[in-house]
Amino acid sequence: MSRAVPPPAAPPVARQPRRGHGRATLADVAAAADVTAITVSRFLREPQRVAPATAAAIAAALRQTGYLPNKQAGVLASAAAGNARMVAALIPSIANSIFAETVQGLADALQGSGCELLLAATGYSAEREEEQLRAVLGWFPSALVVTGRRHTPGALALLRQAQARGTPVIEIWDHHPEPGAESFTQIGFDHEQVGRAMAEHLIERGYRALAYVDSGVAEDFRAHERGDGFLAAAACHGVPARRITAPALEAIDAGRSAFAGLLDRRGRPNVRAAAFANDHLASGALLEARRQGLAVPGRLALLGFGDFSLGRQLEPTLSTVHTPRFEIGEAAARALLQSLHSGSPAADERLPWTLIERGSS
Amino acid sequence: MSRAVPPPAAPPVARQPRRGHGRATLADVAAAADVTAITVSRFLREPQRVAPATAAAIAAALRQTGYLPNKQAGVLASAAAGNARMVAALIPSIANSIFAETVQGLADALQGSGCELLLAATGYSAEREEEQLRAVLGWFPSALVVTGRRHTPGALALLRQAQARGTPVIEIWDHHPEPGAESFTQIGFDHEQVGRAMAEHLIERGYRALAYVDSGVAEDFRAHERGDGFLAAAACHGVPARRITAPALEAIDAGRSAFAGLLDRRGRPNVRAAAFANDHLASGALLEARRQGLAVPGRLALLGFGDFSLGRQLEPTLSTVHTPRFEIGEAAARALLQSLHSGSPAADERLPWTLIERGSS
DNA sequence: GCACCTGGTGTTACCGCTAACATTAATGGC
DNA sequence: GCCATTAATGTTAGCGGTAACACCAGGTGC
Repeated sequence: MSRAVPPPAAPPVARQPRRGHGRATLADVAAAADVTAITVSRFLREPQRVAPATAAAIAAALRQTGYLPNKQAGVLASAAAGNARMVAALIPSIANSIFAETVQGLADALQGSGCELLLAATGYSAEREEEQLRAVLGWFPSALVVTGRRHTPGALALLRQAQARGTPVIEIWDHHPEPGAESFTQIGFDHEQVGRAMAEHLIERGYRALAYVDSGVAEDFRAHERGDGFLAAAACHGVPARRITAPALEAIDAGRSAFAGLLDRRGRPNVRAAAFANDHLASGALLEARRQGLAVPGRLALLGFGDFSLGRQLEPTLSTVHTPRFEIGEAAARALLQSLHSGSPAADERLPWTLIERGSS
Repeated sequence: MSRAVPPPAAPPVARQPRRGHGRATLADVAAAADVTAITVSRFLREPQRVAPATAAAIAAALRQTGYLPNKQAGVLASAAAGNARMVAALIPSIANSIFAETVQGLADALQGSGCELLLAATGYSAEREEEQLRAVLGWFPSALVVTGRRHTPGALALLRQAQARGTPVIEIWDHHPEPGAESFTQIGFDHEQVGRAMAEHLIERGYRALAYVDSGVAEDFRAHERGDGFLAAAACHGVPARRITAPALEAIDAGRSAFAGLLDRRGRPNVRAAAFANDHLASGALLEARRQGLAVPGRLALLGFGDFSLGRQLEPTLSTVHTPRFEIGEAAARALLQSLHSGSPAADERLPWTLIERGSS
C-alpha cells in the first residue's frame, strides 16, 4: 500500500534455491504423470475421486519415482488436530517388563491404523514427564498416552490444553475417577483396591501380623497406593500391619535385603505375612527366606504383585496379583482411536486384575 | 506468461481463513514482543544473536503465550536431513526384555540430545519391517536404527537411499562386517561366534553329544546363526551335534516341550549337553528336567543365552551368555549422534559378550 | 436452447517455520 | 568526515503438502 511505485530496477536476482532432501515430492510425481500436485494428493487420499485413466498414470508415476509422502508437510497443511497420525506415549520405564508389555499392546493395536508411536521414558519422575511432554507436544501428536494420574502442575496444564484442542489424553495404569473434577480418560484399575484385596487375602488365610513392602522408587505412586489400601484394610479388620520400604536396588536383590526388615533381632519373622510392591521384590524375599531355611508360607507367607514369569518357577510358587498389562495398552489404543473418530473423549475403562493364590501364601 | 492481462474484475473475495489448532505460533509471540517472527525464531535457536533488551521482551512473550514450537513446521522449513531431531527405531518385539532394555539404553542416551524416539515393532517379520520403515520414513527421521542385517530388498533400498541422503543407519544386535560390500554401521556382536563359543564350552567340559535347541520363531536369524556356529564348531572338533527347533509357544513352556526332543524313546537323554536359543527355553528345559528327576548337569548339561534374571534364581543356576543389551542401545545412540555431528557414517562397534558358567553346565 | 448440476481437474493461498538476502543504524579506521 | 564493517532486525520466498474455491466439459431437465 505504502509503496506507490516499485523500486527502480528491482532486478529479480535468481536466489539460491533451497534444495530439499532429494526425495521425490508430489510435484515430481505430478510431472511424471502429467497432472498437477493436487490431483496426486487426491489420488493418495481419495482414489475414487480421480478418473480411472488418471489414476493409472499416477499409480505408475508413484512407482517410478518411489514417492514417499512427507508427513511433516501433510500434518502442517491440514492444520486440524488429530491429523498427525502419531501417538505419543510417556511411560516410567521401557525396561520394566510391565510397561514394555503395555507398549507392545499399544503398538499392536495401533498397527494398521496408520499411527506411529512416539515413545518417551520418564524414569518415574514427574518433572521429567513434564519435560518429555513438552518435547513430544512439538510434534502435535494426535493423541497422548501418559502413565498414572499424578502430574506436575505444568504437565497438567499442557494436558488440559491438549485435550481442550481435541487431542485425546489417556491415562493408563490407573483408574480413580474423581467425580466432578474434569479429567482424562483413565484405563487401568484402582490400586488402593488391589492393596485392600491383598490384605484381605492374607487375613482370610488367618495371618494376623502383616507388612507391606513398598517400592524403593519414591515416585512409584501406584505402589504406594496399594500400600495405603493394604494398611487401610488391615486397620479395618483390626489386624496390625506396617509398611516398610525396600531399597532402590535392582529389584530381586532389593527384595533380598528388604527381607531383613521382616525379621526381629533374633532373626525370626516379626510379621506373619508380607505383601510386596512387585514380584521381583517378593521373589527376592522368597529366595532369601528359603536360603535361611525359613518355611514359606509356614513361618512367613508372601504375596507379590504383577505375575511375572519368575514367580511361577520358584518353589514354592509365588502368590501374586495378575495385572492386565498387555490389555491396558490395547484398550488405550482402542480408546484413542475411537476418540479420534468420534471427536469426544473416550470413556474410562476399569480392567480386571486377579489375585492368584499359589504356594507362598 | 500466457496471461497478458489479469482477468477483468478479479474481486479479492475474502477467503475462509484456514484457522490453525489454537496453539500460539511464532507470530503470536512476535506480536506480543513487538518484533517479527524471525527474531523470535533466532532467539530460540541462537539467543546470543539478539540484543539483550529484545531477548528479555521475547522471553516474557514466550512465557506469556505458553509457546511450544511446532516441530513439523521447523523440520519442513529447514529442509536439510538430520534436522528432524527424531530417531526411528525398528525392533522385533518391545515385550521381549532383551529389546526393551536396548530401547531403554537408546532412550536414555538420546535423552538430553533433544531427539525424540519413534518406535515400531516388526514382530520378527522382514515384510513388516519394510512396512514400518516406509511408515517412519514419512517423518524424515534424523537417524534410523534397525535390528539385524537381514532386510527385504525393498527395505534395503530404502535404507540405502536414506543413508545416501545423509541419514545415519545403524544396524543393532549384529556385527558381521562384509568386506567390500557397502553396508551400514553395525553395533552388536557376531552370533555365529557366540554359537561356536557355546559349543566349545560344552566340549571343553567333556560333553560329547550335543544339541542346539533353536528358536521357534522362523525369522529369528540371530538365533539360527548361533546354531550354525554351534554345529560348525562341534563338527570342527569331531563332536556329534544336532539342531532341534523349539515350538513357538510362550518361551518357558516352549523349553519344557522342547525338552522332550532331547530324550530317546525310553525317556533318557539322547545328548549329553544342550545349548538353547535363549534363557527362557533353557529354563523351561531345566525345570522340566528337574521335574522328571533328571540330574543337571550330571545327566544332561544345559546352556542358555541372554542372561535373564530368571536363570540366576533356578536350582541349579543356569549357565548362559551375557549380552550387552543395554549397551547396544547406548552405543547406537552415541554412534548416531556422532554421525549426525560429523556427517559421515559411524564406525562399526563390536560389543563384548561373556559366557557365564553357572551350575547347569 | 438455456439454466443447472456434477465429475474431474487446476489455481491460489496458506499451515508455521526458517534460509537467504536486504536493510538500517551504530561503530571503527585512518 | 567518509567508507567499510559489524550488529540487529526485517523482507521475501520458499519447505511439501492440502483446504477452499474456480473452472470447464459434458450431461440433465424442461
